[in-house]
Amino acid sequence: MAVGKKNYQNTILDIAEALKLSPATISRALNNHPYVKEKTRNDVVEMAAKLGYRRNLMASGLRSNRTHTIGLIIPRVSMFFHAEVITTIQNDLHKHGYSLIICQSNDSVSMERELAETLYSSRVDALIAACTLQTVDFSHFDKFVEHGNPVIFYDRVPVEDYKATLIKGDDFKGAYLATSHLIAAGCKRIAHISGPLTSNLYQDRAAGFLKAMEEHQLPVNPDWVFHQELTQGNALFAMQKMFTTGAGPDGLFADNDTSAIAAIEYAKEKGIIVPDALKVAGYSNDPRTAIITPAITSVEQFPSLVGRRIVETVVELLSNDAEGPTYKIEPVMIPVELIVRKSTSTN
Amino acid sequence: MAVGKKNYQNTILDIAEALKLSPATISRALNNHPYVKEKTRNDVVEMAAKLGYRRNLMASGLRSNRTHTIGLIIPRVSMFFHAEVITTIQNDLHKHGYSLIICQSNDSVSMERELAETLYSSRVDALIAACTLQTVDFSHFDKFVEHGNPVIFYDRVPVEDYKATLIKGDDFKGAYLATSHLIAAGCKRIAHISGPLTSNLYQDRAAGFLKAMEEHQLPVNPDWVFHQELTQGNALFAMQKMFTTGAGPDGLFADNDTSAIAAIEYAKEKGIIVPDALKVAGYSNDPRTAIITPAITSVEQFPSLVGRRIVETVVELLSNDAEGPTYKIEPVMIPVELIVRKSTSTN
DNA sequence: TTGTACGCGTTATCAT
DNA sequence: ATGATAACGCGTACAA
Repeated sequence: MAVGKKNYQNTILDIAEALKLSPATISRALNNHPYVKEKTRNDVVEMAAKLGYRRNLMASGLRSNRTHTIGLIIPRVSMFFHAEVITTIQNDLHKHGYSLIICQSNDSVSMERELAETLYSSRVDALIAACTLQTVDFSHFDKFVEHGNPVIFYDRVPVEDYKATLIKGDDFKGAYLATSHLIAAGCKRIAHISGPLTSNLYQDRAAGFLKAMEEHQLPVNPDWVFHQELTQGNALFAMQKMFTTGAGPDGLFADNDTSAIAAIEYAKEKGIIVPDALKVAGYSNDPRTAIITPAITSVEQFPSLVGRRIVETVVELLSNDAEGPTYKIEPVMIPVELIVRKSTSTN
Repeated sequence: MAVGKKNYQNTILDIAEALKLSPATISRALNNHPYVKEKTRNDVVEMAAKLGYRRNLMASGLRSNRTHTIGLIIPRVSMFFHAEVITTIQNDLHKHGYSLIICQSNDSVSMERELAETLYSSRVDALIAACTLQTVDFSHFDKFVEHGNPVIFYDRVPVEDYKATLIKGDDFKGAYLATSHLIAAGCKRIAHISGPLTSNLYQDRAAGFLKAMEEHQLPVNPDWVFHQELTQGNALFAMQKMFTTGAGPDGLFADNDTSAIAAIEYAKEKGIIVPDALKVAGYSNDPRTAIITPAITSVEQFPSLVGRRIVETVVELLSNDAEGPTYKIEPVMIPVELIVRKSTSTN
């Protein structure tokens, strides 16, 4: 008796009963299994629609060990770069029949650990992660690797060896391009507002900066190199430090656009003319850089390309039924491009 | 024999075996069931940690009909307002032990339908949705309602009655405040760049705009009221239309900041001085409005408050084990506030 | 306080 | 091409 049956939902058994078929046949018909008569399949699909049947992913996943769900851990969705990456990832995954669980770590290592646990409990088929700037221990991802689930790191990736796929931007080149551009524009005393060296991103950008400086035999003033969290407040603080004693820099390369914007605003307030007295370049090509006056030169990271590569990789690794490797040995490199704007103009 | 057992994972049976207990006891210990000896519970927790046990959410969900997962459908994560709302929702839900599946509809109705299907297949405990601007038929959410799963709409909500909770900003008031402010600043010929009237948002904002105009007995020029998708391109087109024939408006209220920014840029290019010759107000208080020159007056929507209320509501509705209603009859209203900046200054 | 036994909805295996 | 049956891992009513 179905009387009083709360939360009633139709299952393949209901379809089977209505069609006088066995549940196995229903399952096969719904999963495009080859050995199903054309008419039977049509009947099943029709009846499923009629009964409003929706596959229960928990039951299916429990049995088949595949959830068709991918986990994603990122610092914040509100950062422009990440927002763009996510959008592409989700759209592309959707085309391949995968869902995406997006989780924010808020740049907290402990949160990142918890989220990894939760996603493992959800038995996602694969995990995509842009780690915290402070993440140096990656053991919370071990379970996925051990269990044969692909792990893809992008943007902020492990520096040491790890059995996972790495997808990264060419941070060295980005920093090198930006710095070289400042030099070509006539800057001689260039400052660098950079992030913490725990992250590969800022290690590489620092190296790119230094390479460009060296190549042109320009001295690097240690008081003008900052390794700090890239917030507006910290950037203002750095500017203050550089411009309150003696002659400040005539060029600034900032490792993110938030810092570059803060620098521009500091300069405006103090009457330092950009680009005449100070040229500024940022990183990420955040939409804000095009809107502020003067518009800021910045490094484009092609987030949607990053997203596309990630999905390509995930799909490829997951289709390796033949027990192929669960990761790619060579990191995937995404190109960068310098977008030149008014903040570094020579007029 | 465990030999050759690929994808081996520890289950409560492994813990039971290791401890010479029954699986039932393990389950109880792990779920904080009252009738478990303190020592037993400790032993279980310890062994679980030792074996690296992680609950299989599919199995537990299948059995208990609760996934501790909430679904979220939004147009785009990259819109500032939504990004902020999401962040709060996820953080707050996490505190209550819920995970969040975030899906983007890309403002496409058919995608929204598909995502609703997928989330239903995942048997999320509740669904949060900010609908597409074109969504007028909400039947794809019916299954959740019928099944007793709370549905919470925010921002873009159904206009007609629907057995779901509504959480909305005070759009009427926001538009009224912005328009009144323009009038108080001396504007007599005010234009309105608005969104499609299929959405409650723009209906309410249009009404707020008209109310303010009426109250001050200002005429509304129908050629200066635009109902269109709120893109940069459309805004530029509207500006062009208004300023190429005769005297243009001296005030503009735009229903989003992207349009307001585009208007400012058009004005800059054409030598129309803002705020002297044209005053502009936007909507959402996007960070870009504070950065552009001149900074733009805009309506703050308190996205984190929206997020907080959403989670409060979800948690409350889900804890209604006692067969309470699955929705709130009264919509929850989130206040708005006008942030005044240079673009409407009277200096 | 703990154990036994069953079922959640689906899919894989074997049989027909 | 289809059916019967077992199993995935867990939670719970009932028994002990």
